[in-house]
Amino acid sequence: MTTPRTSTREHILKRATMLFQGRGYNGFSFKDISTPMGIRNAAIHYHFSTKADLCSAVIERYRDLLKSETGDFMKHGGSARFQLEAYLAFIRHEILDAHCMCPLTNVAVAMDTLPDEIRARATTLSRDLLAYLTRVMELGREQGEFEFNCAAEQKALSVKATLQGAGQLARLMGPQVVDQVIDQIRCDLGL
Amino acid sequence: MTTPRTSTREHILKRATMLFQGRGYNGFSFKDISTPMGIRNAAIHYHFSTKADLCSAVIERYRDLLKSETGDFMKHGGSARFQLEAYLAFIRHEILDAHCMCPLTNVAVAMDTLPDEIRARATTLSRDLLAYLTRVMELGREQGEFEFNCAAEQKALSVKATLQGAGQLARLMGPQVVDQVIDQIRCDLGL
DNA sequence: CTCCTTACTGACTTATAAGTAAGTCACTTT
DNA sequence: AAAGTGACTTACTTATAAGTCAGTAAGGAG
Repeated sequence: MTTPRTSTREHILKRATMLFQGRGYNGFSFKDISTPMGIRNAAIHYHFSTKADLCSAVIERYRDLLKSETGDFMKHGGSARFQLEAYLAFIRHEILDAHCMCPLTNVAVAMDTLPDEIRARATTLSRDLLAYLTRVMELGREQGEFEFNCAAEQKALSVKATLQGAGQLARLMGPQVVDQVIDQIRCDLGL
Repeated sequence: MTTPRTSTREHILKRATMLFQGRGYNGFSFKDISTPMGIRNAAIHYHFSTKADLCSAVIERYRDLLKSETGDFMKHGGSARFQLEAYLAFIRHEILDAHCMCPLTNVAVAMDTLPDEIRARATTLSRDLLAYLTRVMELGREQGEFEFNCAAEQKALSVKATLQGAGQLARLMGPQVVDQVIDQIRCDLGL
């Protein structure tokens, strides 16, 4: 059975991403990946030595995805508004189409039960994400697009927190809350 | 061993609350409750027939706590600002002192893996909570205390989402983010 | 004094978890 | 042709999960 080299690995990673972001680290098992794929648990261990390893890869993947998403807009020289909208669209897609939470949410919730490696990766990701959003906020204010009278970092923090919360409320109260919350973020930025 | 009638039950509930809100439904087991209490797992089953039952009681308890907290302020005829501050203080305490997330967060994250009963209770709680916050927002605007130009329900949703997110970010980035985010909520209400 | 209820314990079952060790087999590489 | 190598499978181990059930000690009610 020689399917194109990395396809099984990628497939595992894809399913793990859905499960980790959809149910949390403690909410899925190897069986949830292997059975629907028609492979054995041991095949997963061949590609990823431990569950921590697998989930680390998931977080790293999310990071890459996000980087390519936001980095592209930076390169195009888009305005802060444009960059914000790219991020909002990304989050919106994750919640509404992929029915996924940001991996940071899942890590935060189960923090105490997780291997160090995962905690570390999530912490780094959160810092990077916040730094990125802070730059967007600063830029937006300088460009006269956004309006707010506090530190850019604080605004970024608040925007991020709100989006994290939107993912939760969407699950509990229905998908329509996402656009309401996103709209309010724009509104609170004077848009 | 006849300790005052309900003390064991209450003790179990207290520990279950810490664990459920601290680690999520799939992040703790009966052993985490029984061992530190010096009792057996079966003793928990005596008081709560299933884990779903136990966690339902936890959510119900949170609801009561919140009701007494917010209801009291209503009775005292406090201003909307006063009521908002009571809620903010409650959330702040949960995050910083109890190191707990709102149970809604934990339910939302593991939604697909949870028994129906728990999902139902969480959904109800989220609707009630939002209805309460919406009233506070309406009242605040009428009283001229709060400033925002969208539907009160949308503003309430956004505030709730932001607070849910604050709990997560506090775990990842440290406790200082909580006050920053709360401050931003006030700021966005024109306070 | 006996019976009933409360509040458990001890011993168990069944299911599932992550992880491992050894073997298999198609496909290079030499 | 022989010796790897990559990508698995089969069969297993060890740990832990929730939940069950029969038994029991202690206290009140009649």
